[in-house]
Amino acid sequence: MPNISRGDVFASACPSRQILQHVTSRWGGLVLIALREETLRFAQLRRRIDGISERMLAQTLQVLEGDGLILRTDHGEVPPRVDYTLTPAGREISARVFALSDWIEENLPELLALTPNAAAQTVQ
Amino acid sequence: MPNISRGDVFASACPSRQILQHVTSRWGGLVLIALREETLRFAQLRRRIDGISERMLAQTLQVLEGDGLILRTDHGEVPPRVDYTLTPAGREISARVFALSDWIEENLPELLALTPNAAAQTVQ
DNA sequence: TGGGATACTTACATTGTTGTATGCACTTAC
DNA sequence: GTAAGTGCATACAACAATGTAAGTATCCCA
Repeated sequence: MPNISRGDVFASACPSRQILQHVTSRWGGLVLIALREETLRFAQLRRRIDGISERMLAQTLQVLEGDGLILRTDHGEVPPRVDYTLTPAGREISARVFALSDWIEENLPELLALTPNAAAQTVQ
Repeated sequence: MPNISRGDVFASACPSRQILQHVTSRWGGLVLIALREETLRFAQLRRRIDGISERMLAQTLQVLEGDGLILRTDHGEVPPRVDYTLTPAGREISARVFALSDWIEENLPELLALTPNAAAQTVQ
């Protein structure tokens, strides 16, 4: 079996492509950003990330946990208390996803000015 | 009408969320990374990005062009010659998407070691 | 004279993603 | 006692994303 020294996202079969996909999925990135500074519980994440459904949050968390990027801690209490933190690898990735989203947030006015079409301009 | 000073990706209606989505879409990120260092023609991009279909490449390019991140130049020749470059804003974003993918590529062995499930390990 | 390359577009079918609604077992607050 | 909160799982339906295949006009090469 081949030893891999580094990935190549341009190769469709490379696992790095899948990981990249997970962390840039519709909700994956937002979850990582939300956990960047603090450990959060399920319901807190749900409230923080506007528009996410419980189903999608649960699914996204499982994928990221499966990739070893977040850590799930079940306190075994009733009513349930479970919280989520980033692992070291998760923190690295989160920082980079945040750098991207932060740049977009900061430069949004300029970005909106660039777009001739109204598509991305839809405030509201 | 409200003046926006910066975006907020956590708000579902914020345009920054849509832009983030575009640049982290299945093919959007790869296109931006591919154009990071050089201007490329349609067919070159197609060959570079393993697995993308013509349909998806065309669509992705249009979205990113609509966001003002890439510039399309049609030389008006026959047979057709068209090439794509990043705009200044596109370069900024591309650099950040690349930082993310590059970290993943470089740390792929460690990342694979983290995953207990075989899902992300599927080489081949 | 036939085949491949170029940069797409369009129609159609399939697959994948996402939302909605419901249920669970139990607690605390009103 | 009633409602709301907790962290999910599950079934189902709707919708969005994607792939496949074909077509376009022209050129170059063998």
